[in-house]
Amino acid sequence: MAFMEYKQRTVTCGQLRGSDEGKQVVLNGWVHRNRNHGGIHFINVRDRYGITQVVVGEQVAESVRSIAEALRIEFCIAVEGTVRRRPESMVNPDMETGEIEVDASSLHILSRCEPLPFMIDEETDAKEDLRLRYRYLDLRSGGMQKRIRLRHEFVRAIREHLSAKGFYEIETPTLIKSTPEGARDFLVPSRLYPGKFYALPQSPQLLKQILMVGGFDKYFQIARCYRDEDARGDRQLEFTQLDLEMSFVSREDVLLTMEDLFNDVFASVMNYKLPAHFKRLSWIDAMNTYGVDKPDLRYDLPLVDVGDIAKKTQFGAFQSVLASGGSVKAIKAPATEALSYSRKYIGELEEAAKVYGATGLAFVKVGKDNILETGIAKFLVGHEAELISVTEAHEGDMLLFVAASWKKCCNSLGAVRAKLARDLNLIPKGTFEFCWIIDFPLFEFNEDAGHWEAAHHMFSMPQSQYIDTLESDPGSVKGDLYDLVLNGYEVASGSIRIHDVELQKRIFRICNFDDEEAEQRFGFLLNAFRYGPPPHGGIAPGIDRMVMIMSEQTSIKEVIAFPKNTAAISPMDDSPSFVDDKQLDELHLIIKQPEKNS
RNA sequence: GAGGGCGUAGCGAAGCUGGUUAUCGCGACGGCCUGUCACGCCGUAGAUCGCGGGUUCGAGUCCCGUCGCUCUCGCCA
Repeated sequence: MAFMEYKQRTVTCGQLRGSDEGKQVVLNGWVHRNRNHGGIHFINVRDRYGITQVVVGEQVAESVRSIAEALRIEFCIAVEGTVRRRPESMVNPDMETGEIEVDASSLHILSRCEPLPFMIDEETDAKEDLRLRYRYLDLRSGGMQKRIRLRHEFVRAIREHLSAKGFYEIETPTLIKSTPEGARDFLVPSRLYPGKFYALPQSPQLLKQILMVGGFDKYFQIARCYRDEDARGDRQLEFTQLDLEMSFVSREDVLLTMEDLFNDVFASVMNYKLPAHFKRLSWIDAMNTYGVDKPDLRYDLPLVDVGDIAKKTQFGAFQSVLASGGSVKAIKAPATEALSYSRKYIGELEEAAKVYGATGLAFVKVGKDNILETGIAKFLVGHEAELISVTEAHEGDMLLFVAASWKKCCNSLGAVRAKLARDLNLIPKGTFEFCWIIDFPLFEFNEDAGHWEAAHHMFSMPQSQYIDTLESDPGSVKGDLYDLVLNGYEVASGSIRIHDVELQKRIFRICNFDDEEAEQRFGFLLNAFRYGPPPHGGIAPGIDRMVMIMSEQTSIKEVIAFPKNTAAISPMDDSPSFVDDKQLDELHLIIKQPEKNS
């Protein structure tokens, strides 16, 4: 057979059923397994749609049997044959096509496959580095096929829903002006203008705001975003957002639009019923109660502020923290069969707390009749009943304490909360708990830089009651900001935007951009705002992160076809790589290699 | 920039307080097998134990350094 001529499939490997008995078919696919029983071969042929068993019996021509002998795993083949209903006792209920098999009349090898670096199965056990190097093989696995399909279905459902709601999908450039705030930019040197650079967008933020000025009052885009920062399990330097913006809306409109979207999408893609409306928590409540601004509400385990009680004790570690304006918080670790709170285990919890800056994790055990035992019990004498009351503790529970600055205290105990939930098996599988975090502070003081900066970005609207005190008390200003949280991950972030030139300039000034620099950096936005900008706001859910959670993965790499590793390298194509001097010359670039530290 | 974990055959792992020829499963290769579906059975090959140095009569094992991967903190509006 010539290279370009082969028997093209008439059916896929996932579609044949008992009712197809007797049909002449052609399958194209990969050899998933080849079981040779001497006189008879069973070849599992796999494609994207499923696996079909092909039988090469002894009545078949010798030439066909010898091809069956030669087949190896992952050979790409074409099979011609007749669909045959399997004898009753041979039906495989675990296979979708298990009622039938294809009795082969001819076999063709379309391409051969070398011995594999790892086995292709539902989920491979090969290390991630190797999976990325041979990503084309890894992608053949059942798990990757399912996740990439889920991702497609998710994005398709989003497009359908938003289109039906009157949104336009509009593309924005990926070569844009570098703007100074936020993450580090990826830069693209200009050939035509020596020394000038484009930046890859960290998000289409300013462009979508300008689309609003342009009159496209409902916009969305499945947008690739680039941030040159270190990767994490849930973070890649290149990722995809559903970028969305609307004109003439309030915060409420944006939240309802998202709730409507995800209700629809989860129902159609996951067959999962979400509540019509998601819980809402203020940022301060989320921090105080769960120790993070992205709480996992699939379980409870609240943090309790015990500063008032701690103040009355003689415990020096508590007193000194309180005296310097810090916080003392406690969490109740419930008595359970599943876990004994040994010193060793409490040590593990303490390690989790220390990651976020706690200096230690104090503990007491709740005994009979409101008695506290071990740990710091002796410092709490006289305050047992009050402590047990506020923490709602019972006999056998452990109380765990962190004393630190408010933020470290929250984050540290939040980490303890998360570890406890995992170890106590409190996290239900297959549930999706969305919640909104609202009322974020607009500004954060940057100690290193010595000035205020935007907690999210500089284009978010301050809540109206703070407009008069922006400059005098930036720290207390709350913004019209909102995050969407799912199962403990931040999956979207948005705000109502500023659409007033003067207000926008005031924000720039507070963030240490004088009018001249603001003009130079953001002049195009300020110019646009001189021409009748509509009030507007939006949000940007992270596609990769959401699909990761929906497919119950803990790494974003599991839902990206070609991800980078933690060192920002793609092991498959070995990027980034050096380029020719000629290319550098054209771009007017000279490479300065960093000096190696001795 | 910092910390934790890992690195033993193509892949995944075992190898305890240092002791002869480094073990197991999958895969590869050869053989047998007519109803399997993670087929089974027999056999063969395949490892400078990440790399470099040190301690020791002797190092996969202990020490120092280094490289790679991975998770996390910082960073990520």
